Amino acid sequence: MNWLPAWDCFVRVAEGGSMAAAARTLGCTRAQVSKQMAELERRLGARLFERSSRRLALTPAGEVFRQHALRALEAVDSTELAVRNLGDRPCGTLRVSATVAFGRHCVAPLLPEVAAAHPELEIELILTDRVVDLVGDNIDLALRMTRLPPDDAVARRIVSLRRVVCAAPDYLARRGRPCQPLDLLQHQCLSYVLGDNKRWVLIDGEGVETVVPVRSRIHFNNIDCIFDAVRAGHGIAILPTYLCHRELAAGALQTVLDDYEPDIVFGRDLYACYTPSRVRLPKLRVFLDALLGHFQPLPPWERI
Amino acid sequence: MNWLPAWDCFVRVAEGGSMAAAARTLGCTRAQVSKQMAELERRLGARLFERSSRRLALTPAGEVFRQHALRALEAVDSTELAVRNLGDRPCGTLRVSATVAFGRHCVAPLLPEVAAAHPELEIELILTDRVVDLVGDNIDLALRMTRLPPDDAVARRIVSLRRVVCAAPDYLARRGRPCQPLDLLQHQCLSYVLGDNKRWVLIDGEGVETVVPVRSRIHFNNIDCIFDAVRAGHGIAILPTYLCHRELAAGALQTVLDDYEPDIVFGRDLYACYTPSRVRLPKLRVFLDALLGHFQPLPPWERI
DNA sequence: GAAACCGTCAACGAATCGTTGACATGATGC
DNA sequence: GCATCATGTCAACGATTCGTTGACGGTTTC
Repeated sequence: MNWLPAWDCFVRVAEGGSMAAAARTLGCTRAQVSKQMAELERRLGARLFERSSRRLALTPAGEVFRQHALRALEAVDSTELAVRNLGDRPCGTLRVSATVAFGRHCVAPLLPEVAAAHPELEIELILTDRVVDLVGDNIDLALRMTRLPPDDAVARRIVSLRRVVCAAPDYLARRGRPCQPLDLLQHQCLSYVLGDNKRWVLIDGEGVETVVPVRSRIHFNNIDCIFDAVRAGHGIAILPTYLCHRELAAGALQTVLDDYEPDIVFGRDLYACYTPSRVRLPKLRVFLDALLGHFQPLPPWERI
Repeated sequence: MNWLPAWDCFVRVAEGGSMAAAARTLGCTRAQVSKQMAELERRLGARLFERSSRRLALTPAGEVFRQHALRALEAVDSTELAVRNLGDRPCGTLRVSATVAFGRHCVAPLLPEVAAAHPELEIELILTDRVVDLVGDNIDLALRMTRLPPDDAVARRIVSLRRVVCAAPDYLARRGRPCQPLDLLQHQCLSYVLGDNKRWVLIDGEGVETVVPVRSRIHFNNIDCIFDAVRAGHGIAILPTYLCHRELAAGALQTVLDDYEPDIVFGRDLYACYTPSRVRLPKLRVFLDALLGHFQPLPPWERI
């Protein structure tokens, strides 16, 4: 049997308290998890789980195994990492996380060329708007918007994202064009449901903040949906330019309140974050190079 | 690919400085070792060996990997051991070492019944007259003759082996029967080639030692060969009773110098030695029980 | 110079692995 | 209270992998 996957699987079963949950996170079937655990118990000669009703509990032997297995798996990981750092060819699996919208529109298109340039490299792109845990989620590189870079990770600024307040011409013709922040009170202001975004913060050219408690009758937790709704003329939204630059150029969307800059709680700088242990990983280096080459000095959509 | 075997294989390759040597100790083909190492290098993205002329050398990355891998493998081993200690069923592989003659005649016959009693147990019997290294050779239980038990291992006395000076009646009729130690100088004294055994030490009933510088024109490093030679009437030898008790009872061999007891450099007590970490291993317990049940209070060949 | 040994590669047969589908059981929800 | 869902386990089938075999080029040794 395969030791490492089985041990890793056991750790996940122990954490989740369920074989089915472990199977889901591992992306395999329950049958496989069950068989691996049975095989593990057979080879160790000890019951690892107390199969009571619906919920598995670790036996004392199972708990001992879990602690030892964690140490062993950590040793294996550190070995891989150390040697991969010394290698010169990017290989293995690179796990990148990014926010849903930015990842889909700006990161995903980069993957094919990076993968094509390095035949032994596999890339996983994890899209989520949660703040991922680099070690817990086993992320090699997290693309994250934040005001202050985390202190337990290396953070390198990749790009500044500009945001604009915009709407469809059709909408503006029907509802009027807001000329100052407080005019937004009369509009459908489509906003993201997560975070503190029932208030829009607009900053004028002299740095004066205006906080507008905007309202809307529809909400999304997905910027693409907001984008679609804005294009369809259902309201005004704050959109990043990477998303709407084509529509702005083509006139399908128009910016409003151009003298103001929207201020987002997590800032406008996007950072690449990774643990210090991975600084020299070739696979990380090549991906970082691809990112920097693509977004610096200016991202494609900001170039004239 | 299978991590643990590949890593273990790599460590052996690094130790032996040769893939073929590792293949021999692992009992597999060179092709397999070669493929595993190639796969390892591919997955780690680093060259591990410097393929120069005939002899492999570790690259810096290979050396780093070796050290980390050793730690990881040790963690894996300790995990297995800890959990197996907590289990209740004897399972896995039990590696027993013994001296060639005693192992063949007294230990090997016990294996079938122990294996039959515990279906999930596999037993390996390593016969060698070298003093094995419990951890280096990965021996669970070593049956070893020694005067002073090792201090880094648990040693349990299994049996005392009696030895006798004996020869074939035919030989004694031709060459005469020695009546005192110094008579041995006129005889062919077949002795083991290893160790300090060109001198026989005989102790009389009052504890007085007589050292006899014996001679022989043929030598063996295998007691069975000595035994055969003695039976064929080629000389006198010191033989353990477990080997010759049938012939003594049947008259095919006769003891001489019955008033003296041969003194062997490594003593007459046979110990079962194992590392303290394995004290509670079920598979070790059942084997130890089988040994004790078979050899105590008296071994079969000493019972009337 | 020949023989032996080494690491590597390609091809074939076999054993293992993973998926699928089904079942019994025990929670969960209306 | 009953239907539904989820969980752990098992058997069977298909695919992928694994290990062996045999051969080759290169290097060391006798």
